[in-house]
Amino acid sequence: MKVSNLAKALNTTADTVRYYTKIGLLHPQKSQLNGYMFYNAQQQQRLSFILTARHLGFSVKDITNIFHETDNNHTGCKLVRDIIKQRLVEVEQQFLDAQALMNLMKQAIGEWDHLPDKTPTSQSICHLMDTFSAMQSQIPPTKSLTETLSSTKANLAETEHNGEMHENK
Amino acid sequence: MKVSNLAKALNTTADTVRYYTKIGLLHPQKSQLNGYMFYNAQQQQRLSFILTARHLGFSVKDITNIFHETDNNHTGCKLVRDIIKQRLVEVEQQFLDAQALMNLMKQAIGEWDHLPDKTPTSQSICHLMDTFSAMQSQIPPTKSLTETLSSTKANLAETEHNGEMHENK
DNA sequence: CATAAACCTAAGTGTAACACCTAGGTCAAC
DNA sequence: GTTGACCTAGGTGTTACACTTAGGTTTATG
Ligand SMILES: [Zn+2]
Ligand SMILES: [Zn+2]
Ligand SMILES: [Zn+2]
Ligand SMILES: [Zn+2]
Repeated sequence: MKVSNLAKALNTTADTVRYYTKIGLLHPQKSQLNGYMFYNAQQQQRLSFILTARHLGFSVKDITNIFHETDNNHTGCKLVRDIIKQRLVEVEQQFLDAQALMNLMKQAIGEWDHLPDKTPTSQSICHLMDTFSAMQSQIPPTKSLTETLSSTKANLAETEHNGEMHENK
Repeated sequence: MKVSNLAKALNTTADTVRYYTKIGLLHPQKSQLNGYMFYNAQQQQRLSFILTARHLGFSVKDITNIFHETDNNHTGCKLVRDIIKQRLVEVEQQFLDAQALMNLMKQAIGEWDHLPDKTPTSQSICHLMDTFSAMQSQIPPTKSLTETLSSTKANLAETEHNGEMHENK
């Protein structure tokens, strides 16, 4: 199977397949004649795993770590269980952050609704914003939504598991 | 005021102040002697606006567009109202995405709880993942959470408002 | 006054996970 | 043989900063 075939088969894009290949998650066979990449059933299985894991909120790095186990014929279950629990904590936080921001925005829209437009003065850039300028540092900007995930990500499993070793050193 | 002073005064970081300065949102005075940047009350007011807007879910680009108005002594209210409504739609989607993902993850954890660990075989990398491999393409991976915002962002106000012009051409 | 701690600058790098674009080679069909 | 569909590697863009580097400055202290 060539990239586009595989991509269509698993409902993703050729670029995504190439990306996973580039970062070493997929290992296609490379034709010596034309350089084309070919993916067999095993690689399709890997891609399927990746997509399912991403779908469940795993990061690409998580998946790399899991493959590091399974490629050495170790069970990946332990990691899978640990990771999803950690990611759940993060998604719950995103959920709460989104909810809080949502409510704040609705409140703003409501309060602004009965206020007129105004031209900026030396005292105020926009009196609408001014309405909310006092309540700072309650919720860290919007970043919590996009960054909460990436922050604590690396730590889960980058610590080599209890003394056991893998073939590839 | 020097960077760190301003940053502390408004409960942010010096790096953040430098960032906003670099991209042209803040216009400090630069000392000819030592190159130090100095921020007066007006600039502090600008920073305050920025932080409040970010806090309410506005993007930096949104803020740039708003300043493009207010710096020309036009009202920013219109844009402010339009933008927050659009951002609210996006945050609501993030909220729903997070909720859906949250439930899916909880479901996974629940189902996996009474399943044993297994070593990978040629048929399956991880039978836990297999449990969820069928239900694809219901929710686009995790990306919706991080990318939903950035996707439709640029369009609001990059279209020059009905024929009116600003001084700086 | 010498020197160290604290502060400043610009410029570069890293972050997550791809999407998109470029330039150029390949393959199938008509 | 030529067009259109497909492939490659490599580079860029996305968001909003945090962090690091290398080096100059200011302030406090002995
Ligand atoms: Zn192991
Ligand atoms: Zn497993
Ligand atoms: Zn205008
Ligand atoms: Zn206004």
